[in-house]
Amino acid sequence: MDIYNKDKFYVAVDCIIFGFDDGEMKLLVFNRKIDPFKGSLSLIGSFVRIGESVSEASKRVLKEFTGLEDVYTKELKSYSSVDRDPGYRCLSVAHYALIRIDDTINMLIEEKEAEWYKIENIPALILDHNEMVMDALKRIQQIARYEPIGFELLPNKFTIPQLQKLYEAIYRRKLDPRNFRKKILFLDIIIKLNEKDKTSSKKGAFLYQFNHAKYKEFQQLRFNFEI
Amino acid sequence: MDIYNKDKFYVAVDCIIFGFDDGEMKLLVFNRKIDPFKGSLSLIGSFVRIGESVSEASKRVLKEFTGLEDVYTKELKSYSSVDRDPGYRCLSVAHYALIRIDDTINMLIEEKEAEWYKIENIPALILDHNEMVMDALKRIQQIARYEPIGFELLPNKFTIPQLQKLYEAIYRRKLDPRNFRKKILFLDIIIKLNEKDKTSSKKGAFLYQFNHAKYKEFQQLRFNFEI
DNA sequence: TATAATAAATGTAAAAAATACATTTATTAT
DNA sequence: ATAATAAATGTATTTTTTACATTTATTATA
Repeated sequence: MDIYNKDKFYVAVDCIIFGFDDGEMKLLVFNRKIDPFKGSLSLIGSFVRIGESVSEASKRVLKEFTGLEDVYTKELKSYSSVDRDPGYRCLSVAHYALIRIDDTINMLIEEKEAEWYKIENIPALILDHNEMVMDALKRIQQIARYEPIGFELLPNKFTIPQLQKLYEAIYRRKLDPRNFRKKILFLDIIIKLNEKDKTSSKKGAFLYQFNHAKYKEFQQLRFNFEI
Repeated sequence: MDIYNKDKFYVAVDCIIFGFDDGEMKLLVFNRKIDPFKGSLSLIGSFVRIGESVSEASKRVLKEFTGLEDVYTKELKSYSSVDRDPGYRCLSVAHYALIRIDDTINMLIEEKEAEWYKIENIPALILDHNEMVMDALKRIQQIARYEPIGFELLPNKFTIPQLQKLYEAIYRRKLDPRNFRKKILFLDIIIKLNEKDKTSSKKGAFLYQFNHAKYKEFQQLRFNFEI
């Protein structure tokens, strides 16, 4: 067998963690406490261990940095340029994750010296991590057309205006509130509650919950979730 | 640093090569001439060398098995279950490729002991290769809505009925010939030639070519290519 | 040379979905 | 009682999708 067939790689995972807060999409960035690149900003990652799969490694990393176990996570793609990491011959499998930002999580990530950055305003990150973020943003725009990923980023109870702002942030364009509401309600994918959120208006906006059962039905058909 | 951070992997690429011939989507399957799994059927793959990226490795493999240099190839996903390969701790990055089947290629793949199988009728392959194929088929159905991948699979000159048959094979459903033609011509993505193909009818069908320039325009906008 | 056979090519009406657009409503604070 | 604020609502128009049947160009053969 060819000698080239015997080369071995370090394998890493990097997690591109998105959240939505204050009407803005945000990225979780880590301030590295250890070498290499101590003091630089990076995505959250880890080497993959021999005894785990890539997806297990990504779950482990997410648990460690956010405390969350059931996070929406998808593989983005692998990054393997020969000179991508000056220290190791290392392939990284990037994953993007969508989480609900809340105080519990924010306390945890503060301990870890991680921080949220608006996606409009992402700082320089180590290695090819900025490229990963850009690729992940593109991917999310794509899949938002087919999967109701918006719901992964909002709290369990949310208002229609909140949901609209989120989609405006993902698509980076304004949406008409009448048409947005009409489409979402027509999809029948959210359930109206008998409660209002009054944090952003005097009138208050009705709270809704995501209808998981209905979404499962959609997945069978090839439904166009595009907003 | 954690000792677990020092584990190393073999990294492989596997290529899920699709073609279209005789009105059917086909998969290129390789009859392994060497151990491990000598005599079994598998996808076409290779270990990734230290001096190349994953995508370079996939191009190398495709060149070797098909003689083609400019093949439409996309990364599908990584496969890394701990026990996926009994011989090695090996991560494989699967790629799917779309090629135009012709006599030149068929001669080459015959030499390599590879063979086309109808996708309705794929044999048992080694390791997790059947899973890769199923995942790739799903992915192709998805992206066919947005990218004119159909053109990668047809010869340079093709007829509208041929193109329709291809989309019927990808989507696995019948399409209305009037509506299909209307949509395709409206997209203005194919150029009519002054030649006919008379292999499948007495009247003959006009040949067309893909309009690459027009497609580039589409990519800028977020165009729905869905048929 | 007329006719039969074959798949290619064509058009239109109806239904569904997307878009554009302005006013009223519920509530709180003054 | 009033002003201020964001939430909620409806309709007409345009665009897109769908459903559906006949004519046309060509070859083979009677």
